[in-house]
Amino acid sequence: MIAEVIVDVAAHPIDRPFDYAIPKAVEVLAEPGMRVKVPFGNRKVLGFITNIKQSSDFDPKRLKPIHELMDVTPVLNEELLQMAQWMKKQTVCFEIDALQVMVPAALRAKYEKRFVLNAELEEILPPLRPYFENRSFIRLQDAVEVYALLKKEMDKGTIIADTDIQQQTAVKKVRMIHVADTIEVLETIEIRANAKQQLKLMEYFLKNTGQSIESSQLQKIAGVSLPTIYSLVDKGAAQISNMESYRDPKLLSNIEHKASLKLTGAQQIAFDRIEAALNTPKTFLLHGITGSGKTEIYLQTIDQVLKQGKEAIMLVPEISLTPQMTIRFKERFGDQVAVLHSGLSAGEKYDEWRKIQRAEVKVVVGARSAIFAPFQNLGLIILDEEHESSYKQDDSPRYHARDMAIWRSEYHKCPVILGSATPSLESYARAQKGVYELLVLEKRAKNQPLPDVHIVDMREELRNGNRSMFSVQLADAIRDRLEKKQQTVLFLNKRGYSSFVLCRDCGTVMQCPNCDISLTYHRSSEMMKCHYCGYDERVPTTCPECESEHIRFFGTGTQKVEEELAKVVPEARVLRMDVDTTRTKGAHEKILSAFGEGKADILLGTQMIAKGLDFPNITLVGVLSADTTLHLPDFRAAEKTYQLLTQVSGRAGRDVLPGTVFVQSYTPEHYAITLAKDQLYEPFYDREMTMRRASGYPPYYFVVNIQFTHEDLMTVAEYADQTVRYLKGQLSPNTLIIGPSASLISRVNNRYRYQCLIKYKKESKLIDTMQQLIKIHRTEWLKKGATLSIDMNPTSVM
DNA sequence: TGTTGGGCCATA
DNA sequence: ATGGCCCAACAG
Repeated sequence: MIAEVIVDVAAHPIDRPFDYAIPKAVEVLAEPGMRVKVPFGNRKVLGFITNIKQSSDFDPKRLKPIHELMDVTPVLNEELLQMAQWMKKQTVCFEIDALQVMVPAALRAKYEKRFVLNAELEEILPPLRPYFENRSFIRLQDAVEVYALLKKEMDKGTIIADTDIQQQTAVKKVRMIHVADTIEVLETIEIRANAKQQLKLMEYFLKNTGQSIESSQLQKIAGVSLPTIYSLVDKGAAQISNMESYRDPKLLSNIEHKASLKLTGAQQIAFDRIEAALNTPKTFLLHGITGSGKTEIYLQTIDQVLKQGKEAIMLVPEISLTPQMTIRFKERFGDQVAVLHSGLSAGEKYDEWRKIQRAEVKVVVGARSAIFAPFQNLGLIILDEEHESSYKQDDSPRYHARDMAIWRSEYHKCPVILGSATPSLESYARAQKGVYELLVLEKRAKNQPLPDVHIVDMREELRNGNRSMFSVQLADAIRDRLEKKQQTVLFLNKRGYSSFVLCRDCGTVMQCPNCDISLTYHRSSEMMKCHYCGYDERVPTTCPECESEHIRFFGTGTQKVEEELAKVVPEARVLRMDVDTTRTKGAHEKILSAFGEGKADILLGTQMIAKGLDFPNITLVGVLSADTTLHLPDFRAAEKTYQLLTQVSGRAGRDVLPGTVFVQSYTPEHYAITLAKDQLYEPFYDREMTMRRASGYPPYYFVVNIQFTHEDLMTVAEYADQTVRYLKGQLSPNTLIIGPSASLISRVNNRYRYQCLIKYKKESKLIDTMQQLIKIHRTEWLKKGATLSIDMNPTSVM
């Protein structure tokens, strides 16, 4: 028997199945979807069996056998294997990348170079001997200091280099103690009178014959130590066994079940439409303003799916996967829910994944990659906040969870719900065309009014001599809420620029030596950092160019705002949430819960606070500068701004108390800002569609972004140029090719970057042409040191 | 003449 | 990707 294996080597010439002989001994076990260790060249690598067949076209004498099966049950089923092939084609990625992204990180291989002793200890050089005492190999990282000596031995053949493939995380095991079944057995056991601990434990055993208990529990309950347990086990009073167990990431066990809420009229209509379509591969776009109760519809449709004995996937943007959200699902579905998010360790994620694979859970709530949950009988897929760009992975494989969801829905004949208050233009356009069915929720579920949004013209403020970052109106409102003991959220729209260092004498801005971008000032570490290559250096006291001492920090970071805020309201208790304060695990939740408990008056943060915040006492939201996303050189700039403003405004007045929002802007007349004020999505959509049509961007055109990099500027420019000429020859005349041009950040890590953009409406040869492009890259440019990356349907083209 | 290093090639 | 192989350059 022959196995087709996709090996774990991400390179163009390797991106195809390799045939391996299946050893007789494992023939009955081997199945597609299993991981294997195989010899590849002169090393061993991990691979996935994608197919099993009777014979191979490859010379049978040169066929190598599979070295080892890594699984007893396949980690990928037939559906996911098929989907990987489709993903490979659609996103132009390596098949191995597509396969790897579908399994939890814990199952991906970790390679470790090591040196194996191939002779008697006495035969090798004396200084090396201590390293090999009591073991047959040492790891490369432990042997750096004797590397030269090792090399000598390797030439003699007494030591050989080897790569070891390890699984990153193992199944967690717990020690179970099984007490003897009858009292009679226990009574025959003799314990010395002074062995107090053993007697104590025996007392417990006598009361719990035939019971099984986890040893750590037993230690606590009986008040004895592990050796005591072992001595009684030795005497035959109990048995020890290892049992597989799951890591418990959070103690969410005593959550009370909550019943469904009564649906409003609009919710009921939407629910009925979806319910009628269960068991059909249909996509719904659920457009509901913030607070209109989309989640309740999700919960109740999932409930219907469970009643049919099927499973459901609920995707949410990583950032909104807050405990609040998790709890809501646990309340409704109890331990039928698995939760997958980035806060979990690799082991914890693996455990959640195993629960899905073993069909121990019926619902998974998770971020992007949860779309690959290995359910066999999927009944529903939901993407909440469907417009979020985090649903698109921004490195290979550059897949969009929405596309994967629709593919799976066709495979399983089940519906997809895309939910959003501000749908992506692509999805809304499809709904308009009838490709998706549009469901609308126009009112808030608890009938609260929308927050009262005021747009503040910051140019006016400047003219009136207010040079601070808080307008008079916003500052007054903050003070007012402070008096009323209500809470404020301040949102700093920071994307696009950050704090940099500028010399006031010569105008020098500190740049990264490897990249074409300015360094960012980090106050917490007093360092200048490059966000692209990780370069850092100490903050200078004088200008590196002209030695002037007049250097200062520019830009608005959250820390800067915090300082300014202290001047406006010195008595306020402020919580800051940004990359600096949320670096540690669980910090995000800690800050949010502290704010929820009223331990602060003001929450100040960046993008990350735009979602998931749902506290009744927030009555004021301030957007410090609405413009920063607006003027980015990206076709989605207006869409992103509209979405962000709507999102942020929705944080205010979610309960009984009405909310007020102040949006500060230097371009307050822009339609993305004025239309977000009253959540006028339709007018915004019409307006923005006109712009997209005029400039030839999605949804009118599909876009492909191709990026080239090389150490040498001339080479990369030439490569880009040749490619564009090639594309023009291949693609249809209606297709537009923009560029080539230098990327916005034209150098990263000492490599120059060029890009070009393909815009097309209909291009049947597109995938073929892209594959052709890769072939050319492989034969002509790869060895020159150039890289090529293709991004189909990019979320941004910067 | 032995040693180091870059281009090239195959990987089943 | 990555190790092996071959040839050429280079110091001894």
